[in-house]
Amino acid sequence: MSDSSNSTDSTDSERAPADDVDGLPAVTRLEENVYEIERSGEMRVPARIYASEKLLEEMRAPGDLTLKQVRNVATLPGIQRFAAVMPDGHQGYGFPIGGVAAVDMESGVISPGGIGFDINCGVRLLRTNLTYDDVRGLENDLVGALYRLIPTGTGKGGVVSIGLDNLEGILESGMMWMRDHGYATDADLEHCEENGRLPGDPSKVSEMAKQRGVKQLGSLGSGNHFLEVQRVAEIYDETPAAAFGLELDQVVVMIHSGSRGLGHQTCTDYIRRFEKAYPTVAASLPDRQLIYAPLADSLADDYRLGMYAAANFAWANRQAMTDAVRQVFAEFFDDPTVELVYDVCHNVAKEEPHEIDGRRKTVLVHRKGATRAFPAGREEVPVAYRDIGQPVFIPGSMGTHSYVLCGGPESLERSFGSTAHGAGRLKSRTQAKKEYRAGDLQRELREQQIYVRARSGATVAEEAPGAYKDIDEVVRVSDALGIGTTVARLRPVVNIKG
DNA sequence: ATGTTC
Repeated sequence: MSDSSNSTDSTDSERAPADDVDGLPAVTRLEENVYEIERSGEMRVPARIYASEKLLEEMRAPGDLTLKQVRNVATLPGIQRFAAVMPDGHQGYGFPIGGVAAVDMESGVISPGGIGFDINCGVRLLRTNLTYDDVRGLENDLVGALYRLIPTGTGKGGVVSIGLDNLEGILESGMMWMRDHGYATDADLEHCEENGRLPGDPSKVSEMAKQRGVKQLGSLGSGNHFLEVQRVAEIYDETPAAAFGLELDQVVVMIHSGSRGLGHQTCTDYIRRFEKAYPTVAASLPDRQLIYAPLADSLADDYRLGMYAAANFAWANRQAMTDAVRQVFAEFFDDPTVELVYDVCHNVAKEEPHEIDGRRKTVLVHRKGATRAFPAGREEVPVAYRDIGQPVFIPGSMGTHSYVLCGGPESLERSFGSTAHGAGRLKSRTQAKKEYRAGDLQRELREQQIYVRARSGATVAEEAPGAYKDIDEVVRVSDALGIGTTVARLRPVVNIKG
């Protein structure tokens, strides 16, 4: 086991963390929308919560583990500045979803719980040359065509058939492979975080994971994953909107999906390997789900390379569905253009330079259910948007609107260049299934001219808007903090999901 | 999130 602390002394580590009267970590308000859990006990740094009073109260609901989890994250070796929770934060596996943790490259660790089971789950937005009037009246046919072509739900099937040999190429080079095989354009690669490729190693992905993935290239998945035709309903900031190629009433397509069974299996494989390799760490952690590998160990390299290979698969997966959307739109419309605005990851860990204690240093930033939101000037932002800031997409719950944001000027200082990733779940899937019925929800949405097609009624109930936090509130807090500023609001037209 | 209860 590694003892690579950066700032904890033995006196502190023997002291139990301070809890308030409700058994929850005590939270101090630093300024509007910014709260802190002070360092105590085994915490190496404080925890920082970005939330309004209302969102904070939701994180403090009875039985909710969000605040305890972020406090646990603050105990990780090598963690820098603070462990952070974005405004949509809620409890997850080990780390909260909406969690951000940056660690030192030498003394730090990599934790699968800080990245998530769905490696490189993310959101992309496609802009078209169509307006809402062009699709009106065609909604039912359009939703049917998309639903027929793109496999949804769990299990096998993908729009692009590949063999295991081609899968190796995809794991190695992601969107590059897709371009070289006719499924992506150069412009697609240019408008994608990391150009749609991280340096992954296919040999670090298990045969089991590959067998699951080879059948699933170009498949949506289940849960909150969706493909939605939307229209631009409101523009809040003309300059970034114009830079992103967005205007009022324009038709756009949002795809929220990830690495499917392949990523899930990869995460599972490495959690098991870490638990086996580091039994002392596992036993001593405040929560076993925080299991990690020290970055100095080769097992950490293995996971990182496998995780990046799975990330490449996720990009290829979203690209395969993009190709399918282009096929469908070509059938429905005359000479449609379907261009990638951007593609963001919200479940990944990446090496990035950040300013820490007045000096620039490279850290490994874990983002789980958190979107990178780099401001203008960062070289990682595509040239087309570099003077503006990177596009950020925050989907609302099913049937509610989604937002386009722009990486904000305060994001580097406040959140290692991050913001929220969605509305954030409020009620458990089980609870939602008890409270809502698919037929009722689809009828209500239809009354608002929103066409939802789903494989499973249970999924529709789980994704009921009432099961989620208020997306408007999440985005308002992000904007007020200057971590991700509001650019446009998108309203659903047709939606397919698992 | 997930061949959804390793």
